[in-house]
Amino acid sequence: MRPTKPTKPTTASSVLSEAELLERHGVLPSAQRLAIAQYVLRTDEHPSADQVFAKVKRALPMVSRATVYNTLNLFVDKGLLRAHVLAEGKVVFDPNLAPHHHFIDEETGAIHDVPWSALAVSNVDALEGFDVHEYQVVLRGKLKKARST
Amino acid sequence: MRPTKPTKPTTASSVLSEAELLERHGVLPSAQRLAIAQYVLRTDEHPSADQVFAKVKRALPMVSRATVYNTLNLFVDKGLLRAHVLAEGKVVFDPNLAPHHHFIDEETGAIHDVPWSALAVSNVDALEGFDVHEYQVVLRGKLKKARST
DNA sequence: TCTCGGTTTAGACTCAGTCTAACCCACGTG
DNA sequence: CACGTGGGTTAGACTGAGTCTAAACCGAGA
Repeated sequence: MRPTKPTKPTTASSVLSEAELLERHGVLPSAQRLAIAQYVLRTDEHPSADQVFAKVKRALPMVSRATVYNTLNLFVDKGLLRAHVLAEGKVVFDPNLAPHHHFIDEETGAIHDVPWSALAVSNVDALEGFDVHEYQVVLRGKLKKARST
Repeated sequence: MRPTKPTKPTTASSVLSEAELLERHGVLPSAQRLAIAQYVLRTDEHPSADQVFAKVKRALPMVSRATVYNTLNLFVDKGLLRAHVLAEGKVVFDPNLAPHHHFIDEETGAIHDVPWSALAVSNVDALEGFDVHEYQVVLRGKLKKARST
């Protein structure tokens, strides 16, 4: 609507270019920010900041650690990412903004998303003395080695 | 049972002295370990290791950080404590060994226990592909300023 | 060209936590 | 009683995640 600036007629929000995504969230794009966005907004690996740093460095070798940290925090501020503290001593980033639960593989430490609808928590609203703003179930265990990858 | 060694007929496990508690869990008592136990096994503050260190230092000023860390990890190994990673970059220790949930005050960062029975999570056993060993609900929000403390 | 604001950079710094090597001390032995 | 042995403790060095800072960079406008 209002094609003052001819923004590409994007079909759906999920096929926006990273540049558009950033702009829509009030983040000025830059080469570094785009490189970071291209990885971290599309992954389901729940990477830590240093993992993002390592990954982005391959595409953009001169990028600095500070920039990666700044950018990730900026993305969290602007609502492009969520940060979770789940595992030992590390903040991990998650582009999945919809509420969901997390399963942590006790053997590998890998984090998997569990769809919100897969579990139901009853009684949250009735909790005495707590005004709950958000919640999630954190599960730990082993991956079942069933069929399929 | 089998009172080969006449262990004191303790009324309930919750009134054991720290020294007895440690011994029962296979931990040789020492002045430092007792001082740490006296605080950390009785608190509901969910302290971090450095908070324990600060607290214990008042009672036993020559204690070293390494000892506190060693001892806390030893207690976790021996099942006297549980460690949780809930808040930003800190491991907190919790003498409450029974399963329970946690509520994190978003304003102060304080952690409160939520009794296991206060919430119910359905469908955990039916989760596809995950062999869940333990889980908890992590809630975030504000404390309701209602009556009572 | 000059300036200005925002971005990036390297490196110093902080903080939590671990590691190491020396030390202490109670105990058992000759 | 000297000696060795083995926990436990200690200070301090070290590591790894993350923040801070000051300088450099860069693109847009005057």
